[in-house]
Amino acid sequence: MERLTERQNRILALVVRNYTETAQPVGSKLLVEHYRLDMSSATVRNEMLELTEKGYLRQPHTSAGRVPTEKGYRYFVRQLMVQTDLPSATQRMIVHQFHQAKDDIEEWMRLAVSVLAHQSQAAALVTAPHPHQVLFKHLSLIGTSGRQVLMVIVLMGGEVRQQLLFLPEPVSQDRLSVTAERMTVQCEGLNADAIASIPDNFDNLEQDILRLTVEEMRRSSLGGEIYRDGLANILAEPEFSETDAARRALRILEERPLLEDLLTRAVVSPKIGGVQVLIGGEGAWDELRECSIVLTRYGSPNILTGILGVLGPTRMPYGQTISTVRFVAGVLSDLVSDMYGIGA
Amino acid sequence: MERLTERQNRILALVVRNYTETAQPVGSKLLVEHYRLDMSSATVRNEMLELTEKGYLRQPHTSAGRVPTEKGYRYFVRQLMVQTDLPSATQRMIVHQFHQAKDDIEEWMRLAVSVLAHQSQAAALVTAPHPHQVLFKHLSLIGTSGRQVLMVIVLMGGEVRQQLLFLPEPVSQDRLSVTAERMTVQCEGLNADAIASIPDNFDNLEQDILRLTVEEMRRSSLGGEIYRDGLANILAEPEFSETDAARRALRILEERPLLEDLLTRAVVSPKIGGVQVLIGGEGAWDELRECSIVLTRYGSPNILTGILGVLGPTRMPYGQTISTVRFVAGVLSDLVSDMYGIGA
DNA sequence: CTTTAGCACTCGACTGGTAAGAGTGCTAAA
DNA sequence: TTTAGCACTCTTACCAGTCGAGTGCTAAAG
Repeated sequence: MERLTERQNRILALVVRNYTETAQPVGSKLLVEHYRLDMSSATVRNEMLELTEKGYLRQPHTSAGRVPTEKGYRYFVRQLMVQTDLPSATQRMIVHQFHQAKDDIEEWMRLAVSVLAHQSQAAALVTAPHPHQVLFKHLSLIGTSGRQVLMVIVLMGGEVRQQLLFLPEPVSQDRLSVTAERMTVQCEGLNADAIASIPDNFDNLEQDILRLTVEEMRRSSLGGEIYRDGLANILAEPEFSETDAARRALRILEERPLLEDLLTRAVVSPKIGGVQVLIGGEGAWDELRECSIVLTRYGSPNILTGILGVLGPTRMPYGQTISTVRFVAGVLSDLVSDMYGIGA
Repeated sequence: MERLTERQNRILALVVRNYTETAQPVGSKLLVEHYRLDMSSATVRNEMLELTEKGYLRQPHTSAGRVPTEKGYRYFVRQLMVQTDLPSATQRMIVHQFHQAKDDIEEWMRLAVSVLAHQSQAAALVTAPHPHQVLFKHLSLIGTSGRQVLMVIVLMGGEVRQQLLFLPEPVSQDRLSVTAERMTVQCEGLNADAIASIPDNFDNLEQDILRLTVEEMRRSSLGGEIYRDGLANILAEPEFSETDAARRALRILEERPLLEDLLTRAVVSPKIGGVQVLIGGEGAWDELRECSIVLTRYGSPNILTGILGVLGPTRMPYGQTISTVRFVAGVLSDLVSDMYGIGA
């Protein structure tokens, strides 16, 4: 990526800033007057022309002002953006809210996604923290009066999964408890593959349980719940007044496979302090035209992590959004690490 | 509600039908030609005039055709609508899908909400089945290497809740298991109040556990997860091309308290074969202007029930939607009853 | 008394033409 | 290299005029 002159940087930054605020194409005269630039509008025009030729700006039509292109936004985020911390009052407010909801992961998730959505005025998403390796921790078998048994599988990291099992014949709760205990001892700390390859010196009941356990563990590794909020926010943005742009954005957030694909592909190589910024789908994601995503991981690296992020229009206050995402990720990381501190 | 002549009924029904199909105001001439009515457009006009005066129809403006009012829709749903069953091919397809996802409640919910959304081309919601009374069934205590303990509480009906507990000092897994066993025996089949009033001849650990258990049971009675799907569908409807109408609708579906309030207040007195139809918020719900909701309960009455429904524009094919809602509710009821059949 | 044909009227949707205004690119002078 | 000036382009708003769909009313026909 070629270098721009200092003045071009300045002008590009101002165009981005003004456009994110007003959603209107910004012209040379307005720029000079509004920001009291020490040059004339003609000079700005010349620079804008070059920025346009180089692909950082574009004109919606011949006699309109300039609007940043995706390339322009990317350059802005990488080179020009000033990173600001969240106001400390806001920080305290957020931290306070999290401490209200003590030790309840679900509540944290809901809170995180709500805070993100509210602070960024965009759509937010958070995935539940997921262990790097899915390891077995504990099994309970709870019988009902019929021949059905509820299996409750606890994984390392605290995730709880359940599955129903139908027995060919009634079995007493005592025997169920003993079986569960034996399985727990036998499998503790193992991953799905290890459990699957346990030699089968077990009876039918135990075989079934093993099989279902492995199944559930495999299912767990596909990922847990995805929390969303602020979907209504993005409808407020003028770029989504055309409904099909809005529908495309909503579909991404709604359709799980799409979203999972996005998350796994996006969060591979952290760039800016661990925060990924995906602008306009980077060519590859047609669904994300006119959208940007700001994503990051949170949790304890290689142990228990989740993803959290914000989806909004390409015209987005990247500085603020990135700060918010980073801050919330920090808070969540602390909570998660504290909770599953040394053990789990 | 006054009675209408047979001919007025016929005309009203045709107006509703045509309007739900085209989303355009329907005029007298079009009606006569399109449906080969055995009367002239003037006659239709006279009838329409009366229907307008009585409040069943209205004109967007002086020289436009007629559009049903909310009153018109209500009358239509109550008196004129022909109830059709879902095509049997569709029925089989749906049932088949459900049988693919054997014994996994979460999967059922996801499937139900997806089928509803897809069939009705509107937004769908389903709440997880919830027991009429929240009764304790089983407790597991799973210690980690630290001083923290994961409580896994199983309720009658199979709902599983978890909560973290921090101990003042380490406790062996053996002692935890014994405690859990004692608690289980002690509390099985009791509700939150009964457990809260158990005389406290317990040690500190046990006291804490009891307290948290009661807390979780109370929290559970507030209701579980709400599954949503098809939010993007409603953006496709022309009445939601104005974004703030769409935003209002989205907010209802997004904001949990709003939605819960709606569900609890709406599903009180089943009318049409158990299916409730809320048209345009019935005056009381401003957020639902231009929206209608079709709701019903599913499950085993007084034992384990949930709510499922569809939210779409007031201009909605009520017949089809109601059939779909009813059918999916039936399928879910069967599954839930089967699963928790006699026992649980 | 009911139905229908005829008609004047209303109002939104579309069309074309004009004027205003914003913003540009270019040129020539500072 | 910067800037003032200017012609040019294109959007937006506004207005008038036309068209057509649909109405309500009236008077005649059944």
